[in-house]
Amino acid sequence: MTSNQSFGVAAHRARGRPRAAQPDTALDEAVRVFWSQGYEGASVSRLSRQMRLPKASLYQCYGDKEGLFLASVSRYVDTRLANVGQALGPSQTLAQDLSNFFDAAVTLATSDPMTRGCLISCVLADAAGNNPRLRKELVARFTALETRICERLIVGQTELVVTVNPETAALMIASVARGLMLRARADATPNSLREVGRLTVAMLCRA
Amino acid sequence: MTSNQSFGVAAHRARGRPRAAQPDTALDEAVRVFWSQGYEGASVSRLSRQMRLPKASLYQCYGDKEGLFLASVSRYVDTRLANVGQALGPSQTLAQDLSNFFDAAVTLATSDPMTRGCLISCVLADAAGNNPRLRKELVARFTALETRICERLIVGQTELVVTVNPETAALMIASVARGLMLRARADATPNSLREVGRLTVAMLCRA
DNA sequence: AAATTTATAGAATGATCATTCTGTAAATTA
DNA sequence: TAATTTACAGAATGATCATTCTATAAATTT
Repeated sequence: MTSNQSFGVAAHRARGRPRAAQPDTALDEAVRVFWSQGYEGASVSRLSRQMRLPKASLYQCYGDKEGLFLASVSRYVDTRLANVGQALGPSQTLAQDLSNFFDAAVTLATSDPMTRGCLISCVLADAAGNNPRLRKELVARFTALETRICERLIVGQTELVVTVNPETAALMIASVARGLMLRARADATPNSLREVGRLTVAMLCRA
Repeated sequence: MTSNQSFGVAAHRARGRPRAAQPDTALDEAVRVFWSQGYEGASVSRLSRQMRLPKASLYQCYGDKEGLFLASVSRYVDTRLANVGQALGPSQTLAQDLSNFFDAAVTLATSDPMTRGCLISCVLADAAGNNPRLRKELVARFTALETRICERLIVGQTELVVTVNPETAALMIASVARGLMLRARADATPNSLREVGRLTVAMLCRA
């Protein structure tokens, strides 16, 4: 029961003492803690403190640490990864949309030194090693991105060089993006990563 | 003092009671534990048990958990990643060497369901988030691979399409490889990953 | 105002964590 | 054989872990 109904959008005041913490702000803080400390490395005490949400309320809202982590991943996808996916359009040429996609990914992974890389590619991927539920989540998040890219490629298929299988190309584009996120965790400069994005686009799209 | 002198290659018998554990076997087991459980997720008790090396001896040999992890990363690089790098040659055409490189990476990341992905890209990358020493190690390992690829590209520069910057291409190739390792952690089929390697090679090398 | 509901702060719990200590066993050296 | 050196098995340590409990505070409902 990971219900957080008292964290939902209440039309009118809920019964009982209202929670002091702001639900969105609290989850954003949880995202930051997991992102920098890792899943196992983030303690519930620290999460509770940084979210300004008492432990009892935290367990009331999210069930357990794993539930809070999954909620954080969702929040991360909605708030941080959303515009990366949106960059794919289709809004301009395929080459321009793909360039914007890589640039958005690099910006996300390098803009804050406390949260380098990607919560999914760097943190969830590690935790997925021995936890079936988290592995299932990782598979779903990875697959969703690949599907999204594949659809964009099919729309702009005439702009692709020769005959490339859209599914393979989508997995390749996603792999580059994830490799860049990983590299960002190891202090790569944004510019060096952006150049990789440009090269990838140049090779995939007709001149 | 992370000295493991009594684990070194002793010309003749060392003084004192000999260690029961086989040093190489023991480290290989540590690699497996970290690979599947993650750095924070792997407990010293479990490591000690699976390595068949008593805790006291473990601390005598490696100093602390972090020292054991760094030794495991070195062992992993020497025994598992070595042939991935060696596949780069130069031994055949650039296209063939790069294909072999990607195939070796995919095989490494998918051959054992208990140790999917890559110890460096999936585990060290997570732990590098808040640990300066581990981040420094990650930077060094990442840079080493990129340098290795770059050198191979310069040797075979005439086989590359048009004029691509070798450093950027090397970072791109490394990013694809890491992205494939990541994807392997999420149950991707070896074949789908191998196709991405082939596509990448096809785009980078003249036909 | 009284009853009800929910959140709060923070102590308590029991498990597990990384690390160290203790006493004994097995080897070499003299 | 006696002394020395190192490893062993496993208990002990103190910290921290995720989780739950207790008592109180703050809100709504009747």
